[in-house]
Order: sequence, then C-alpha cells, then structure tokens
Amino acid sequence: MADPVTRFNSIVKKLKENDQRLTPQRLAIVKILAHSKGHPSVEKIYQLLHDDFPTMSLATVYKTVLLVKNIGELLELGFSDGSNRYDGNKPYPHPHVMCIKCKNIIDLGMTGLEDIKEKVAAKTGFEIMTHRLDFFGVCRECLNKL
Amino acid sequence: MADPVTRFNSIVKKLKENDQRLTPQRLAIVKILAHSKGHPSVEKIYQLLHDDFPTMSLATVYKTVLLVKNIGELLELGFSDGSNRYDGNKPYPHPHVMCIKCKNIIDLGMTGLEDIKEKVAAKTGFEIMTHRLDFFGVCRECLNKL
DNA sequence: CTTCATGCAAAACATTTGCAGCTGG
DNA sequence: CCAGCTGCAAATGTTTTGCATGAAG
Repeated sequence: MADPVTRFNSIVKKLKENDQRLTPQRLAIVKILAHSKGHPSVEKIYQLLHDDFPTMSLATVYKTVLLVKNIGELLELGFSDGSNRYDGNKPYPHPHVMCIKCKNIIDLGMTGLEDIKEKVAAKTGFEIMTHRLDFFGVCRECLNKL
Repeated sequence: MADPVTRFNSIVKKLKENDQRLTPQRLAIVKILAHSKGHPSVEKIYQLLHDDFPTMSLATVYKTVLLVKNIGELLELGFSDGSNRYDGNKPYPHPHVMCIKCKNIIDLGMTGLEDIKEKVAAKTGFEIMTHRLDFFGVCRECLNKL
C-alpha cells in the first residue's frame, strides 16, 4: 500500500496543475480516496464525511470522484450489481479480492499481467489500454461467522 | 465457442429441471443467450426480439435473464458505467477483451487462472468462488477508422 | 383448471444535471 | 472580485416491482 499522505499530496498537486479549486470538501474527499481503506463507495465517502460536513451533498461527492477519476488519479471498480467502488491509493490496474458477504475489497500484490497483455494484443489485434482482474469469495472473518 | 444449439438445449433442460415454464418469449431469449454473439445487453436482446414479439416488454427480458443467471447458466459481466452484458454460451468465468469504441466483447481462449486462484486463496485466507479477467482496448476495425 | 408468466405502468435506485448563492484564489 | 464550486432539487436512465390478464402444463 502506498503512503496515504504521499498519495494525498500527489492528487492535490495534480488538481492544482489542472486549475481545480481546493475546497475543504474536495480535500476531505481526496483524503479518503488517498487512503481508500476497504475501497469505499460514493455512499460510504458521503457517510464518513457527514459528521465534519453535515450539509455536504451526495452530488458533491459524485462530482469530486468523477473529477479525480478524470485526472487519472482514481481507479473505478464497477460491479455487476451496479455498485462502484474506488481506489485512489493505487490508481492503476491491479488485482483485487472482494468478499461477497461483507463486501470488503483488498488488494493483491501480483504482477505478470503485463506479459499477458502483450499476448492478448498480438492474438486479437487490439490495442490494449487497461485491464481488470478480480477474485470473489468469502473472507476469513465471514467464513468464521458461518 | 460452444455449439449454440447444444447450449440452447442445456439451458432449456435446466429450466425444465427447475420447474420453469417454457414460454415462447423465454425460448427466444434463451436462444439469443445460447449464442451470445458479441455478448448482448438486455436492451440488445429486447431489440433483437422486437420484430418477432412486438408486445414483449423489457421487464420480461430482465426477468428471464435473471432466471437463467440464477440457475447458473448465464455469466453476467457488469461494467463501471453500469452496463451489463451477458454470456450464456460459456457461463463460467473466462477472460474477455472489450473494445471501448464499438463495445464489442470477444472471448479469450486462456487458461492458467485456476492455479492463481489457489495461490490467492492460500495468501488471503479467502475461499474463492469465482473470478473475472477483462482487457480493455480498441479493436482492429476501430483502429482503422481513426 | 390452477399456477405462474407476461406486459403494462408505477416504483425504486443510483447517478447526473440545472441553477441560485457562496467562496477560493 | 468573479469563475467555478456547493447544495438542493429535479431530471435521467436503468432495473425492479405490483398486479390484472392470459397462457402453460
């Protein structure tokens, strides 16, 4: 896991470079994205900030998340049920494992997919831009609760 | 690619075993799912059937797709933009390549992920149920149009 | 015949948009 | 200051649900 403080600074820097305003709301959202503990959803970010920003709207979270995604500092993980989860700590493609019970998502330290990417490109004629590898199962904690 | 006729028969058989009625609408939807050319969306299936079933509703397609998914004969592919695409031809996890321009999805003949699954389970303590591997890029046809 | 599927419309849900007022730089 | 962000509410797009009618078995 990258250092959340370093990641926070990187994202803030990128926002400045793109002439974006650093509002308290944005900084608070970026702080959560930089950490991305458990890979939060928009709703989760909204809940986490509700104490500090009681009047903040969901729309602001949506807009900020979209902004950070568009400057390339946020990885979006969409799932079949329509839910989206975010990773601003490691905003590049990397494998994940999701618990289908508690919905927690953890990173996997794995490499080797870059090689496969070349093979896929050669085989299909595609120009490959990005990829996604996820595993789904039940985590140890949830297994113990059964 | 599995033979669409064989797949159609397999899905129909499974529906019978689950005491589901074989209505003309269901059979027509299952026929498309069994082929899954380009990995259709619900909307696409609806459009394809509109000539033969002018009064069929989207709700029926949604319900049938859910039904076939729940009996384990359909692979659902959800994406970050909220769209869902389906594969009833090979209803088990397998890698895909999607063109981000024309949205076409093709299968990749690739194995070896089962081994990785074991490693992930050992490393994380998860009981892994399923997985997903997708590549995103631009296909040869769309590259030529640029 | 009886039960369940269909098709319509309404509801539910997540996300986006429009805009008046506020605020960061 | 004032461009552009916020927060509210309304709009949007997709998927689900309720229910009367109709068809499968």
